[in-house]
Amino acid sequence: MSEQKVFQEFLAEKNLRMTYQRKTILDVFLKTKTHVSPEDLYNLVKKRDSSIGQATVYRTLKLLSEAGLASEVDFGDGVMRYEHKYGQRHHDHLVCEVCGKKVEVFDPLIEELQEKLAKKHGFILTNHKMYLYGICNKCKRLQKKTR
Amino acid sequence: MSEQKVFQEFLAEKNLRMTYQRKTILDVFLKTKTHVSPEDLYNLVKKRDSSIGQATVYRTLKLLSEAGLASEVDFGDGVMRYEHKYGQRHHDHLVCEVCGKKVEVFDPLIEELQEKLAKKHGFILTNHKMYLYGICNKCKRLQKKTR
DNA sequence: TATAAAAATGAAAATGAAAATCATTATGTT
DNA sequence: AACATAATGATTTTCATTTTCATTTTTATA
Ligand SMILES: [Mn+2]
Ligand SMILES: [Mn+2]
Ligand SMILES: [Zn+2]
Ligand SMILES: [Zn+2]
Repeated sequence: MSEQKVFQEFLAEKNLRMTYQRKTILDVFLKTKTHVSPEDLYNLVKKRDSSIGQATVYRTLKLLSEAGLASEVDFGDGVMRYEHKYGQRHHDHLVCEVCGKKVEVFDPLIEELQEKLAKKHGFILTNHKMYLYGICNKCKRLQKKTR
Repeated sequence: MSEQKVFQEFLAEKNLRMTYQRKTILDVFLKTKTHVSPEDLYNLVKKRDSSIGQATVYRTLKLLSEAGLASEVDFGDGVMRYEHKYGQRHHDHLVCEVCGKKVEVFDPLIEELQEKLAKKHGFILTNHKMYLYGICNKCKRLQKKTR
């Protein structure tokens, strides 16, 4: 099923309306590749239609998250970011603290152990956030040279 | 070594001064049990000495983090929190999305796999954040009753 | 199709945590 | 003491996000 269709059904379910603005924002969002902030997206949306307001972009990103089309990514720099979720496998993030490089990573065993760990404490796990911070290969090499 | 001593040495190392305010803020921080926000701590500090300003509390918490005495905890609710780090084993957090209950958890195997996962991508892991969100036992039972 | 009800929008203002500013005060060093 | 440096607290600023609210758009109903 297409993302537009998923959104449509999500909205119908909640008695919300598929408006021109929401359609446009989803469309522009789907064209992005990396992790976009609401402001990033707002700027892209403005290019297509400058009458769309940023409050609507914020509101729509919330809806896209609820609909399972976007997921929030919080690198801890004070700005929320969003990435595609629909049809994407879940993954976590590895971030270089020097150059900011982001790598999407996935380890099925870690995922399984997270589940078990939660269960062990009587919890049903619904979701999780995992961010690994380190120094990437390139920055490692540069540091050696400088030393 | 005592926390006060650790802080003292950290400050000396950085050519910073151990002031009455810093001493007081560390002291009050060490008396806390759970995850405190800067504002929480500011309110506690005010009780001891109402002349201490909140900017100093923010600044000192930053220093305590650098000194390895406190660690930042970000539950994603827009407020940073701090917890004791000195002499504490590293742990991650399991959070109930219904009642907000927080459990401190640790799985050595997960930690090891995080290390390996980073290495696999050419990174040297320096730290990580892991938050598990779910529904606790108590809230699970309450939900069943209501249904 | 007209009409009423409900939802959505955009501009602007409000919010709130955190950081920055800056005049004043405290501390350490010759 | 005299000077240099660091720290402080009141205040202002910043900036992402949320809220407000008058207006517009969409949908349901007559
Ligand atoms: Mn994951
Ligand atoms: Mn951890
Ligand atoms: Zn790097
Ligand atoms: Zn609970």
